[in-house]
Amino acid sequence: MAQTYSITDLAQEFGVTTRTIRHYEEQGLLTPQREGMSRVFSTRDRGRLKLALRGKRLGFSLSEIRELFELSSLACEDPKQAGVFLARLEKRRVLLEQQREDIDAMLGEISFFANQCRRLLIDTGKAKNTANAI
Amino acid sequence: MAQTYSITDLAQEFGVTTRTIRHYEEQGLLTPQREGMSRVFSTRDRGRLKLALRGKRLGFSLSEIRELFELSSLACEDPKQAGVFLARLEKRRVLLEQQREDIDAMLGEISFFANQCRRLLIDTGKAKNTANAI
DNA sequence: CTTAAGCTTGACGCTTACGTAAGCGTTATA
DNA sequence: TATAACGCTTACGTAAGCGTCAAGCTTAAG
Repeated sequence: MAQTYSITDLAQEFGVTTRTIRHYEEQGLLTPQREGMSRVFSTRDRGRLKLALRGKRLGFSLSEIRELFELSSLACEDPKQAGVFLARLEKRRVLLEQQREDIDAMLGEISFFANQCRRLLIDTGKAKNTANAI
Repeated sequence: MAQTYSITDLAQEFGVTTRTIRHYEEQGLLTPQREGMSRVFSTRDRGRLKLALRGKRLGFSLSEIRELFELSSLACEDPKQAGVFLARLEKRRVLLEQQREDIDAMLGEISFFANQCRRLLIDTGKAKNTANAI
């Protein structure tokens, strides 16, 4: 019935090594079932892995990801804990907004330097070099 | 005439330790002048540091940042190298766009979970708990 | 004169996030 | 039956990015 995945299934789907997935389990980010010795991952594990990898690309530490997962579980079991989770989410939201500003600034700088480069390529030999390196 | 900065000036302005700035010099990201033994940073050094720190917040490695600085200098000296720099910039631009998508996705997930939390906080005791943990 | 503030160069230490064997069990295909 | 193919654990290795002394120079203030 419920879809399950082997460790290599997930590794291939998300382009990581099995070592990475085992490491995430060691760090408490994933809690796959066992079938004999082998790990059996549920769609929930898959969702967590997806989130974890996205978080990692955005610079979250594994321990912060674990903490968020734990807070989420706590919040669902005990509504009193929901406020704690909410606060942590809000903190991260602010950081993510700042990160987006960083990205926009960086994209602006990249297009600035790219334009300088294109001018250099076009003006080669024609006029004086007005470009300035970083 | 030209504005200069001490190592602590820059450390305080950007909220990093002097150790970090020295480390960046060791890694070839900064090349301050010397006045006796002390480092003297120009506005150009300051600009590089600012860029480097932004890059770091976005997950650039120090060696990639150094490479970009070097390519920029090469491009300005020799227009033939501008194409190389341009290509590297384009690669990073693509990654940054992807990163922005990650941020948007993550912000979406955060507001989803935040809404679940708020519902939990409001519905406490009233109805059944329909929230699902990650 | 000496004490403190700020600078320097080593150089070892630490954390994170895995990589990389080593050595072994299970299943399936040739 | 052997030889992959896939999985497991244990455990040392490693690269990046600084932290953290240690030990010493210099210059201004008390």
